[in-house]
Amino acid sequence: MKNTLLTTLLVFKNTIREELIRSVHVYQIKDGKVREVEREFVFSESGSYGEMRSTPILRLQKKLCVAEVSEGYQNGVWLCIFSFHRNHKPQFSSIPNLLLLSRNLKLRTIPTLLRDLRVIYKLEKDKDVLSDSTGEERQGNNKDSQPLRKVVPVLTQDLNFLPYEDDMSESPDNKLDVQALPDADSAEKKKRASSDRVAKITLSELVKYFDIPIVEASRRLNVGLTVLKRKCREFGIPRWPHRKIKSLDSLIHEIQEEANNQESDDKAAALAAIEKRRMLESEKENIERKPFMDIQSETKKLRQDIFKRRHRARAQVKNNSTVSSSSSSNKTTIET
DNA sequence: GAACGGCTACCGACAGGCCT
DNA sequence: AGGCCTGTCGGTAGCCGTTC
Repeated sequence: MKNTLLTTLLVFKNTIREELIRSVHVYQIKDGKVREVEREFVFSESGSYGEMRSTPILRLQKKLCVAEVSEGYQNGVWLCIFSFHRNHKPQFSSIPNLLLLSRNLKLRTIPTLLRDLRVIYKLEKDKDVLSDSTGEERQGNNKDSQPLRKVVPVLTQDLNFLPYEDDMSESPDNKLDVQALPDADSAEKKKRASSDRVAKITLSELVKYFDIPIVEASRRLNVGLTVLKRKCREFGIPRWPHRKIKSLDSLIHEIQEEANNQESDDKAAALAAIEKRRMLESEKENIERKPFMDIQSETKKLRQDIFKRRHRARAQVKNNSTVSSSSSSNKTTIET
């Protein structure tokens, strides 16, 4: 690592909102030290990788002779892209501290980073690299056996804009993350959420609470409403979809009842209702995946129809009850 | 089908206080 | 000390129900 120049460019692209490219950091690793040489937030109309080539950051990349670009796996809404210096392709022994989990805790929020790095670094012993901090220090650029604290500049790198994934289920780190969460039950007084906790909130975690109001969700997630809203914006969620989900749920329920009622009388109608329910369920799943999506106009029409039917049915019942009560009162007057 | 109103829940801004 | 989080509040969006 000594006297070598390695340029690492991390690009995170929000793939849900295709038009948005989130943030770009350029780190230079020189003589065993990592420093941020450029930081820029790039927003692109199309969001395509080709578009990005024209940005100042990518011009810088060109200037630094970066020839190799590796696209990592997609991390939920984010696409991770790495690029490296043409003449100094990273070796197993020269992983920048910035990309070591133990040196940069925020990397924990990228579950597929391990796989990405394996591809990029062609790693054999990935465990040693990403899970064991002391091991990586030994294997890394720390040949002088310096104490860990001497590499502090790496830890202070600002990666506030690293991506947050939506599928932690595959991540071996996931269990650790869950265990690391603050104990909600033990917190009697509302305590400030740690930045580590906030960074670890994932889209998949949020999805679980889409069917409850945002206030309740923030309580369960053990973070403030403001934090939760900020996370929503990061994930491209303009509004908490609780009401959309609730509305679709009630429609699904309504359609299901309709199907049940018609099962014996009208098989065709029952089948049509089942098909409708299936479509609504798939729309609900779509909204859970892409919470910024609006309810389809077709569904809105259906909702309006159901409101009307419900209203007519209530009016009918009301009418019947007034008729029966008036007829019974008439009867009593006649009898008297 | 279109439009309107009531109501609930959400948003954004801001102030104050806690935490690092 | 500065940054970050919570709580509050007024405005508003959107769901639901109703009417024409």
